[in-house]
Amino acid sequence: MDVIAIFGPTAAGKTGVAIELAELLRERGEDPVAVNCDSIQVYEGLEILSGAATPDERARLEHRLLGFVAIDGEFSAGRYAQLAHAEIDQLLAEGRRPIVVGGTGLYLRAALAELEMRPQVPSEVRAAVEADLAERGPAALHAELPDELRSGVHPNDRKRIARLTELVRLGIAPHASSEGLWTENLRVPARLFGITLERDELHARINARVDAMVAAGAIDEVKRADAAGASRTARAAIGFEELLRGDVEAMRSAQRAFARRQLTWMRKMPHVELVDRTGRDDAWVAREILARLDRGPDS
RNA sequence: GGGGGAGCGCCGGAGUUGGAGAGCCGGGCCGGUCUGUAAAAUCGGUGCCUCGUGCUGAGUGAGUUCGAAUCUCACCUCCCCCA
Repeated sequence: MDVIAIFGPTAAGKTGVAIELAELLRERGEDPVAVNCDSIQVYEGLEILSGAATPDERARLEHRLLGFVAIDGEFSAGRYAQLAHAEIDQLLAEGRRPIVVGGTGLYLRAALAELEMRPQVPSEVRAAVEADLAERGPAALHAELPDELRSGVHPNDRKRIARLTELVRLGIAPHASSEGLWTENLRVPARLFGITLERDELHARINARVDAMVAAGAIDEVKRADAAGASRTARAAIGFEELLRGDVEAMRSAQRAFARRQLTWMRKMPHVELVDRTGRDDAWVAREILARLDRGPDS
């Protein structure tokens, strides 16, 4: 049984489509389960802001890896990969079809492929590198990286320079090549569907979604998360800082920029099967995905 | 009706007061990178074309000048003040 993966820009309706698809699959006697691949929906206490499936929606389709990280906890792609692999393998062993759904490109690749991620580094090392970075600037650390690592990283790219510096100081060999990220060799057979739609409609959906989040209490949610000591990785959620200062328009704008980055991922993913949902509802998209499943890959 | 100020590329801002710019800053928009922080971080593009470093361009029209975004005149639009 193939894993089904559903990707697409924020506000494209991934969750709704997954639920509709699950209902169609159940009519065929399957017992599907959604596996979240969204880096923010993993947190407990950011459900509104991250657009996580609501209790009603979860009653219609069981979701895994949703809202299980404490708001003050840090999370990572590597940790996600371990958990996602375990969930997918277990579901397949039980004969239940996993529907991997979410908008984080790296997490999706990590769920479907074996990325061989480098280990996590001790927090002391991370802190030391960050102090160095703050004091000497990214270009200085960039210049100290081995040639083969430096070539692919821009001198301004603080995050990657920091990460690579950490690994080098610990004597861990980072990946020289990044081919693996786009590998066509998946851990388990999967069909990947990418939801697209015309840009105007996407923007309208994003605006409506942000408004709905605010109406549903996203600002209070963010204040609560802030008061509860939200971790750095949780605070990275789009809208977190924006809503803390009451700037809803900035959140809309950031969501649009995020959607663009997600589309960049989607265009590059091997064997992605695009479904244009412009003017269509979730149920239509679900039927289209099911029809393509029946027709076979790349049809 | 009178006085003052301002008009350029998707938007806002600054600046240039005769040797010029398809230029600066910010935003928006569009594209790219991505291996344990990824909703992060980061790079680039954004007048037109036949892509040469080519063409057009500083509200509109005329004028002065070797040369005008800059000076002059008229007109248009917007803003402020006074009636």
